[in-house]
Amino acid sequence: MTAAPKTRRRSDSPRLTRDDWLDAAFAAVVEGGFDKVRVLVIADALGVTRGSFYWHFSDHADLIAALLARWRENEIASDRRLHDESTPDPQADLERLLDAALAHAGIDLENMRFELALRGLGRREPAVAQMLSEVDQARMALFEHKFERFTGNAKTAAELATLFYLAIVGSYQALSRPVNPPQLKEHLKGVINHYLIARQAPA
Amino acid sequence: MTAAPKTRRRSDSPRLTRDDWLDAAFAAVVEGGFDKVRVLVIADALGVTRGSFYWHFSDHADLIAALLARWRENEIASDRRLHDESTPDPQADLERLLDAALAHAGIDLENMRFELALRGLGRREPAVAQMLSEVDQARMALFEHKFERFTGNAKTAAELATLFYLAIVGSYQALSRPVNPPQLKEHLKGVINHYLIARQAPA
DNA sequence: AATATTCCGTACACTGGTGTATTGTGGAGA
DNA sequence: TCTCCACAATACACCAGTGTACGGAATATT
Repeated sequence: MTAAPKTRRRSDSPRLTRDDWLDAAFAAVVEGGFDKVRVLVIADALGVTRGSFYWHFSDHADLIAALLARWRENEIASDRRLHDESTPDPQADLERLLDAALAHAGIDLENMRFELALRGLGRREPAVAQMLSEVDQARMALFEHKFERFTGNAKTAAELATLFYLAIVGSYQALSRPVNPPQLKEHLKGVINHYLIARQAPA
Repeated sequence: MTAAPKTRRRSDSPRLTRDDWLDAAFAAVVEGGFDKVRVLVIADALGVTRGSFYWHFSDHADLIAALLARWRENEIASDRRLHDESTPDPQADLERLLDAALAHAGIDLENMRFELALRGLGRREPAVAQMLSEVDQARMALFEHKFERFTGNAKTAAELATLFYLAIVGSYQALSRPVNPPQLKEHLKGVINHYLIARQAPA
């Protein structure tokens, strides 16, 4: 019954890196939220003692801050990526964006759970709330842009962007009981089709 | 600097009741989530020691369970209320529902925050997740019903109900940065109007 | 091989939280 | 007025978690 490390380390070296700790902390957040990021627990998930931790990090707050910073980097990177990938067809372009956003709720379960935990933390930590609101702003702007290409109308674009983005955020946690991801995707497409038809009818 | 009770007790009696404790615990959840429901902290917010707590409750888990039970009661009560209040005009009826749901994000800030904390807890406690999914089911059914009266079409009703409900849930936490409640309400009405016009056009 | 440096283990002090047992105390009823 | 009992205070043992000091082992470096 001697403790074997539960989490595989990135490097095969017996020594750990700061990033190994961040990965393990990330996993802890995904599983139980930020309150489950306990140095001791993560340590023996990694198969070491806390002596290692206090080598790589100054203290617990340092770990959390690093975790947030890493997430933020990934976030602005993926935002840039989505912004650059543009298709001539507005509808295809829009659907690509929706697919990417919904992937969070499908394949990318871990990131979804992390983001939810983050929003929970944001209710206690103003700095986190600030960061999240900036991210939300950026995403919403992207949604609005794509919808405007699609509808050609600023007002309805704003309406639909708000509705869709909030619905996707909402689906992160109301999932999976009231509706599952593929179902949701169908529903979103249904509304889009409605707007598409309505636009073509008067022509 | 002797500690004065931060929380006013419901009864003016110097003795506390189980409900006083539940109210204080509720406030703690609203402020900092379920992890901030510490017996000691609530005790001196109430101006007493933990001796009182262990009279009214068997232990910490008992408190949480009672809190959840009380919320659930209120929830089914308000669901019944919304279900009974019906108006002959489908559109007015629908807008009433939306107003009620959005009130959570306006006047009823405390209940909103409590529900968010609850969803956070649900990610760790399967029993809570179960309870929440039932609540979501019931609310979604109500939304779908109202939308079906409005659109007269089961498919689009399902689409809009899903989308609207998830958007409102999403607005609970993405608020208030990307959009504020009155703004959101306008956007929702904009989409509804679009469907209304589309329905009347062929007539 | 000798030495540095990097990384980790160990032991300790400290804090904040739970739960329990036992003792007070104030107020309502006889 | 006396007594009982519902409610609260006090004091204790216990546990989980952080942070720190220091010693020890493993890996590089020369």
